[in-house]
Amino acid sequence: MCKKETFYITTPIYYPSGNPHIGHCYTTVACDSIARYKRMQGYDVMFLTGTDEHGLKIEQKAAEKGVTPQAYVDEIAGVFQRLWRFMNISYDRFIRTTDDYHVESVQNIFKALYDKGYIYKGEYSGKYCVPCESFWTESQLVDGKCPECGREVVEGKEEAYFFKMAPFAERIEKLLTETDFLRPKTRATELVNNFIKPGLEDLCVSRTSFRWGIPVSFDEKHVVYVWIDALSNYITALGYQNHAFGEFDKYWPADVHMVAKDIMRFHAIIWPAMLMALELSLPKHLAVHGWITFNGQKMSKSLGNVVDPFVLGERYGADAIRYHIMREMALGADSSFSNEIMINRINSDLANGLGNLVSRTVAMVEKYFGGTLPEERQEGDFDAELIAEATALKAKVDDFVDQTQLQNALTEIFKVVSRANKYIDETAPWVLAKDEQNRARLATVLYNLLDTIRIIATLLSAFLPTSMPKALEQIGACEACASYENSGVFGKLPANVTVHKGEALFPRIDVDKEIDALNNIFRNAEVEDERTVRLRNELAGVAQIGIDDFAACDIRVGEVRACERVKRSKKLLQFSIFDGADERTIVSGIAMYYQPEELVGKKILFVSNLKPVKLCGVESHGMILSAVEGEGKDEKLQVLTIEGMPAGAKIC
RNA sequence: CGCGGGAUAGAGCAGUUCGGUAGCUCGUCGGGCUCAUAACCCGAAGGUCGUUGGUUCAAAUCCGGCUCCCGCAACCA
Repeated sequence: MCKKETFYITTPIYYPSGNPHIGHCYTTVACDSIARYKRMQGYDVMFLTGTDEHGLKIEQKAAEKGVTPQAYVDEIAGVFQRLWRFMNISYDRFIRTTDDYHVESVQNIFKALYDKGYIYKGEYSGKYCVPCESFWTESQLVDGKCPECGREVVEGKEEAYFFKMAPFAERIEKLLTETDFLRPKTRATELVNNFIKPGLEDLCVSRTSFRWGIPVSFDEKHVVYVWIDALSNYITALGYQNHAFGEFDKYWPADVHMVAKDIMRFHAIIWPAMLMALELSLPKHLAVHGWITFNGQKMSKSLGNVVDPFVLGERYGADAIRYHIMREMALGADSSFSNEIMINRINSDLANGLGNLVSRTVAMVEKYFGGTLPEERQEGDFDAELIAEATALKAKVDDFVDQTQLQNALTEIFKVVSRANKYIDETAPWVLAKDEQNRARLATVLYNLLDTIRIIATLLSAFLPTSMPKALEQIGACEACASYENSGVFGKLPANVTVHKGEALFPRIDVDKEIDALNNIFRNAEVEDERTVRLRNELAGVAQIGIDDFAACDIRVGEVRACERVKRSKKLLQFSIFDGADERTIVSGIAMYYQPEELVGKKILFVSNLKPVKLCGVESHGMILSAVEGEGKDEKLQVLTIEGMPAGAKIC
């Protein structure tokens, strides 16, 4: 017996700095569907997912909660695993970067790269900020000061290990531009122009500023930084450089790494470089998808509550959620999520389209033939077209799955669902049923429908693994006739098939009622709570200062005399501020919130004694005070203004 | 002039490689049907294809200018 062909597919390992949300589901659900499809096709599949558990942020999160980092990640990794079970994810292995075998491998890989000369001990060329415990490269430094806190930094005496990227630049560029490694390929130019053409900088691959990581085996004060630790999971999980598994030769290279666009760069550049350095073959494809946005906003932790996959799945079923995210998400592009879009999608495709097709077909077989079809047949109009479309479906779906275009695969399947519904109208079985003479014709029509459903449900079972077996059972398909091979052939159900009416596969959802219900469930309560908790932590974490420290900061009223945009900058506005004596230039990153002319004539508050800093070529003498809430897209900002006091007045 | 992507019906998108009747899904309106989960089927309305020039017998498609949006990079004192 010859060996089965293998297929290795991975999700990223997720960073458990918070609970998973619907955004995490997409990659995993998509990979799961591909994995199931490939298994169905007879491949020996390895489907890997997991969690990336090291790093400073985890250390801090754990400290906030007053638990050890290990206890913290244990808990969250558990939540991820529970979610995947809930979503019916058929992963073959779940790797945690805290697993012993992974630690062993990473240490070996690090050592191997060091021995080969690709990793060398160096020093930060930038400087160290003691209070922030952070190193900064020259390009990050702002006028010689820490970009985080603005304080003085000291010369970097700390050593660190670096990975040489330059030797691989040319090969990586070719990989991106001349092969179909990257999907969609449109992103290749962006990567090449931004990172490869300017010259790849060596990568800092160790840290001494935190302890929660894998120690460098030959230099224990260093821990391995995220790149080598996390990316290598794709090979350590197969047993590369460890004794836990012996499947590296069997499954590597990976067929598909699927990632979201925010980590594309690491997978498209750093990971291939590491593999080249280790002299291993490269993964065949990197499939990059966009983000799920909620009402236009990027999914964030606070929004995570609004679309908690557990809650949605409980209400509508895991398959409905799976279907929705795969159907909406095109490779490469963002897709917006809202409760309304989701419910409409579920209703129109799953409930009205597929679910109802099964329901009405099975109901007619019961009603007209007592559940078992007679064997007489009589062909008629419309049969050929339906059969042709159903028979052609498998090849189309095969193709789109291979291209990792699941959205299109589903579109094709649902075209056949529509065709079948139309066929019912064309043949009007209820008219045939009125005359006993049409018995054979009626049986044929219903058989054609059942067998079309058989093909649909078989192909769809990789995507909707919970509900499709139920559909197959309802139409009386035995396991053998619902095989993948048979999905390309018409007429595989027994001629005298017996159906079994069951529950509605996808109950129709009352849109208005459900949207109200969802809004009630998530209304602010939880989001508010999270914000309060966060604020309490933040406030508690701020170090106390003395009155002298405060006095060191000179805040004054200033009058905005002029304001313009800073060229070549998106966020910067350049102000001319009258401080009571003279006019001074202050640059402020608030162009996203204010038009230049909006603030002219207003009296604002500013810190007068900050050391001058150059921003985008403009020297700034001070800082304008604003109130800020939220981060990223959710950020709100308002400049503090005051009336009735002259410029130069001191704030105390 | 940092790099890249985009602008097509009320919404979301395809079509642009290789010019030739502008298409799909949802929504709206009208009709049909009654097997079915008030589901299904048919039809209609709705677009000067961001703007402006050019090439051409012919431009959503090719070329140039402009406006706006979105990523990446830089930047938020």
